[in-house]
Amino acid sequence: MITPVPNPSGPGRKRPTIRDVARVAGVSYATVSRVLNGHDWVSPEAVRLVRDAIARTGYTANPHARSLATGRSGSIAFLLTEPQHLLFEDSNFAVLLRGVAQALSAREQTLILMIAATATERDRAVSYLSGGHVDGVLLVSPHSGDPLLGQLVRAEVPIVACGRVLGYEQVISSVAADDRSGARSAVEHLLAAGCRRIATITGPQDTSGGVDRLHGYTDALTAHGLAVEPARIAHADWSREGGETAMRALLDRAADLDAVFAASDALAAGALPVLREAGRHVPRDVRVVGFDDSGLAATLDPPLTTVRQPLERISEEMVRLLADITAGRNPLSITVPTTLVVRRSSPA
Amino acid sequence: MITPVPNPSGPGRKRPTIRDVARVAGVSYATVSRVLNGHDWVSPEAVRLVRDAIARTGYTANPHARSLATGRSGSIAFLLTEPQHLLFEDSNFAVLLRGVAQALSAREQTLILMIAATATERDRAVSYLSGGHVDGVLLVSPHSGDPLLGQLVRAEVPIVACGRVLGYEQVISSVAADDRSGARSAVEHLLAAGCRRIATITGPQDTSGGVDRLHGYTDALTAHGLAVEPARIAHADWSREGGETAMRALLDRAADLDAVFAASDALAAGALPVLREAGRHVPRDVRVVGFDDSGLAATLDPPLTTVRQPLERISEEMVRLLADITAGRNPLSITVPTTLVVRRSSPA
DNA sequence: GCGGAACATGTAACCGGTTACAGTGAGGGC
DNA sequence: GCCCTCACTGTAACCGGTTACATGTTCCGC
Repeated sequence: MITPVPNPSGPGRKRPTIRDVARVAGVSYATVSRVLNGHDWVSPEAVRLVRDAIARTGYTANPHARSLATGRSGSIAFLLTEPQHLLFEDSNFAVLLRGVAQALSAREQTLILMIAATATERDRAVSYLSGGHVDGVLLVSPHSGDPLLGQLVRAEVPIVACGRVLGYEQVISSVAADDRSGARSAVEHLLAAGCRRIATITGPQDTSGGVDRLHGYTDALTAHGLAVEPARIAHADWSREGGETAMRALLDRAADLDAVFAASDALAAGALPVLREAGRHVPRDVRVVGFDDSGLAATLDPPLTTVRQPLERISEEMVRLLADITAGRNPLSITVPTTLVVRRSSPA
Repeated sequence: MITPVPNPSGPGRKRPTIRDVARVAGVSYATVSRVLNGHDWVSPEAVRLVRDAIARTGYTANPHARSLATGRSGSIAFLLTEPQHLLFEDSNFAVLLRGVAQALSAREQTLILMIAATATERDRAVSYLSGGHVDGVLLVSPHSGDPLLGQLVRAEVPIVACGRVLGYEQVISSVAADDRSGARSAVEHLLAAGCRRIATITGPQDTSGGVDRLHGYTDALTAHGLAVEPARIAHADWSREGGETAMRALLDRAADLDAVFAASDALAAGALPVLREAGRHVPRDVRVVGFDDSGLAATLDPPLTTVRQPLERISEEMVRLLADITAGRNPLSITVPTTLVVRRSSPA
C-alpha cells in the first residue's frame, strides 16, 4: 500500500528532490542516490524504505542535475543533414528513426533530433554537438565531402554512421547493409531471368551505398562474362526526381536496355513512370529492381522487386555501437546481410 | 585577431568553463554569465573582453548546468503516439517535424523526439514529460480517449497539439487547419463538377480532423439541398489499408456513387486501387478528392485533387504557442485556412 | 565637502544530483 | 577482550552555470 505524501498543489509547487525522498525515507540523500544508481552497497531495508519513499513522493530524477554531476547527458543526437530524408521518399529513414528511438528508450536514453539543412542550422548543430552536450551522434548516410564530418571528428564526439563514411572508415564506426553483395544478388536475379542488357541508376558516388551498389552491379556482370557498358550507367542523387532524369538519359543513350537496377526504391519509383511513358512495359519489356524495400516498394505499380535491408537490426546495432564507444571500447564497424524480395516488377 | 589559448589535447582534456573564460578575460565569472545572457548591465569594455575570451577558449555553455540553475530545459518534446505517423503514408507528419525543428532551432531550443507506441514507452514518456524535464510537449492529432492526455494535463506540462483535442479544448492549446471548411470546399468542388452521389471515407471520430472533415462533408451536401445518406459514409482509421477496406464497403452498399471525398490522402491512396479493380475509372466514373496534400498526393495515379494544409505555418504556430504558454501567457488556439489543389483525380 | 543615485562588478548561495572519504557498528579470528 | 575487516551510511565537496545581494566607484547637485 502506497500512502502518497500530500504535496501542496498549484503550479508553483516544487518537484520533490532527492533530499525530500531522503527525509521521507529517514535516510541520507546519498543513500537515496545509491539506491537509484545501484552500483554501491545498500542494505535491503534501506532499499525498501527508499523505494517506498520514491513512490509516495512521486519523485523523478532531474536529468540536468544528474548530467551535470556525471558528465554524461543521457541523450544522443540523430543528425540529419538532408531534410528530404524525412520525406516519404525515404521511408527507410523513418524506420531507422523508429528503431533507434526504441533502442534508446530501452536504455533510458533520450533522442535528440537535429535537422541541419541550412547553413545556420549546421553551424548550430556542430557547436552543440562538439560542445559535449550529447553522449554521441548518429549519422545517416553522410556524404564523404561534408565538412561537418571533419568538425565532429576533430571535436572527438562519439559517432556512429549508418553506411560507411568514405575516407573516414578508420575513425567513424558504422553499421551498414552489405550493399555490394545485395546489389550483386539483385543483378544476378535479372541475369537469371535472361536479361543481358542491364542498366543501372546509381546513387551519389560520395556515399558508400552509391559506390558499393555500383560495385555489386559490375561484380555480377563481370562474373557472368558481360562487359560493363558506361552508357548503361546513369548517376543520380537518391531522389525520385533523380531517378526520373537518369531513366530518361538511359533511354536516350542505351535504348536497347532490358532491365534496370536502381540503387534505391525512390530512384526506381522515378524510373517507372518514365518507362511507362516511353511505352516500355514493366516487366515484359524492361525488368526493374530497386534497393531498400522501403514502404514505397510494395505500393508501386507494378510492385517493386527490391533488396531488403534489415533496418531494425541496423538501428539496434547503431545504438549498441555508440554505447560501446561511450564506454571507452573501440568497436569494429558492422555489416549486415540483405535479402532479395521478388515482386512483379521482375518476376522470377 | 583571435589568439587561441592552447589547451592540452587528448581525449582527457576538459572543456573550458565559465570560470576559465573569466580568468582569461580578467573579470569575475558572474560578469561572463551576464554577458552571456544579456539581461543585466555590463560595461562595453567588459563585453569586449569576455567576447574575446570566449572566442579564444572556444567556450560553449554547458546546457545541463544552465538548466539546473534556471529550471528551464531549453528542450521541447515532440511526442508521437502512433509510429505509423513516421511512415511514408503520413508525410504530413514529416513536414510538420521539419517545420518544428526549424522553428526550434531558430529559438535555440532542442527537439526531443519521443515515440510512445508500446506500453513501456508510453509509461516512460509520461513520467519523463511529467517530471518537468522538458519545457513543453507538442502532440500530433491525438485521440481524445488517450489516457496519456489526462496524465499530461494533470502534470501541468505545457502542451500544444496539432489538431483540436476533443474534450480538452479548454485546457490544451492547439493549432489546426480549418478542416471543416476545407472539407466543405472539397465536396463543393465535386458538386460543381456535377457529382450528386458523393460518398466519403472519414477519419477516426475521436480526432478533430475526423469529426470536422465529416462535418464539412455534410455541410456541403445540406447546403445544396442533398440528403446525407449513411450508406455513403464509411469510417476508417487514417491508414491506407483503412481506405482500402472502407472503399470496398462503399462499393458494396452504395454502388451508385459518383465521387469519393477521402478525409486524408492516405485513405484516398487506399481507395484508388480498389476503384480500379472494380472497373471504375477515376475520374471518368468516380471522382476522388483527398485531404492534406501530402507528398503522396501528386504521385498517385491519377494525381490526387486534395485540400492543402499549410503545414509550415502550423508548425511555426505550434512552437510560438508553446513559447507563449511557457512565458505564462494563455494563448488562444489557432485555426489556419486550407486551399483546394485540383489535380486529375477530379478535374475542374 | 558630502549624501545619494546610478552603474558596474564581485561574492556567495543555490539548482539537484554523484561520489570520495570518513565514520560507525557488528561479527569473526586469535 | 582486542583488533581488524566488512558492510553500510553519512558528510562534504563538486559538477557549471544563474542570480540576489553587497560592495565599490563615479558623478552629480547642493
